[in-house]
Amino acid sequence: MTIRTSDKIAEGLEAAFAAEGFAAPGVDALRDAAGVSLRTLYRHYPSREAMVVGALDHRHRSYLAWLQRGMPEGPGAGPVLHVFRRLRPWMAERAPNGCLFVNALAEHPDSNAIREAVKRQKAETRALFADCLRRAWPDIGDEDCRRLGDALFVVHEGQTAATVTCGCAEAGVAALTLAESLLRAENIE
Amino acid sequence: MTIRTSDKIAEGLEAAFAAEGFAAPGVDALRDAAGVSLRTLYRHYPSREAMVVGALDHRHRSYLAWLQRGMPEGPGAGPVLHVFRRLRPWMAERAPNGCLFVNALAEHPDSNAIREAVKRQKAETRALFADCLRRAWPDIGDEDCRRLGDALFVVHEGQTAATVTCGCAEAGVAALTLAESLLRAENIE
DNA sequence: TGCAAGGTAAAGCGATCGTTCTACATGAGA
DNA sequence: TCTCATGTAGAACGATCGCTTTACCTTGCA
Repeated sequence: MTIRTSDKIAEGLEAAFAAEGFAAPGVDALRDAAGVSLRTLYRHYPSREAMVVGALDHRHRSYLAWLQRGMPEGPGAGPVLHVFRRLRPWMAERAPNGCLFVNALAEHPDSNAIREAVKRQKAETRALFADCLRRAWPDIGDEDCRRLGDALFVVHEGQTAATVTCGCAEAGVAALTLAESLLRAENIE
Repeated sequence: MTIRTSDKIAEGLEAAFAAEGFAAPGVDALRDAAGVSLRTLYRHYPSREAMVVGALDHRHRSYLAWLQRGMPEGPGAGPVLHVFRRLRPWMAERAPNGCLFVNALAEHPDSNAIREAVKRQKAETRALFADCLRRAWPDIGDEDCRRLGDALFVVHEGQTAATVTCGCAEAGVAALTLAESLLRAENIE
């Protein structure tokens, strides 16, 4: 049952880091959150840094699954807008202190393992927008896809960050406004 | 010379937190960055938390001054776009690890003093966009001003966050694209 | 039956943390 | 000339940190 134990631990670690940040919880608190002994915790994640990476990887899978739920099938602006609509309750329920990846990098700017985990997640988020755009606009050029994808990614990061400092509702509405005006300018409805 | 000493210390603290994050530098490292003795440091900032708040307040003044440099006088989209153009070199030169305020809050989610300092700065940044909009579009309504100001604030936060994970150039171009398409949709040129 | 794998609880390691304190230097005003 | 505010350098405090280790318990299978 090694795999399931490791997943259960990662789930607890993710919850602890999301709730308390990366600085506050000591390894003892992480052990409590994971619901295992210290020895077992260190068997699966041999350092605190590894615990952070494990939590981030679990978080990434969890977020992608969250976004996929209810994702529209067809072409059009639907899939892109769906992402921003799903992001709002995600922030409210799962990320009261902001993006876990941004926060992890802020706390560990010198850790390569953590930097790589963050870059991996952000690259996949950008790829997700590229996929949505290609579905929305099947004959989109590479250049347009990159340009619009980058812009949508910036909106995504902005909604995430602004939620913490100015509230879920305002940030969510603003992000949707931006995405819609951007797509409308490209004649995607 | 109390005031100038305190400012000089804050400048050093800001630089240290920006370069190393909020977790890594111990008080000894902060003392070195401030260029004073431990006793003097604690006289002006009686706790590490106070040092963080002092650094954030100094950062805020520094950022506003940075944005004002070269700010266009007249009406139109100029002032708004100027902010995003100035943000790009600011990130490159002064914030290699992301927004100092977001990072501070990430590291100290339970500190009221730090949370207040962050909210203060974010509220003034939103107010700055409202000012720019009123200059761009003198007869703008309160509702439009709030809506567009929120959207611009989201772009601002997004450019800041995306710079760290996908690079200054891409984030800067994307933010300008967003701001322009938003303003163009409102017939502000 | 026996033993290896993987679990629990908890004591203890050295290092480092934020903070305070001692001892002394300097420069301006009474 | 004396004093006080403000500066310096650095030792030392107790607490807490990440991590290791010891000792013991449970389970599944040869």
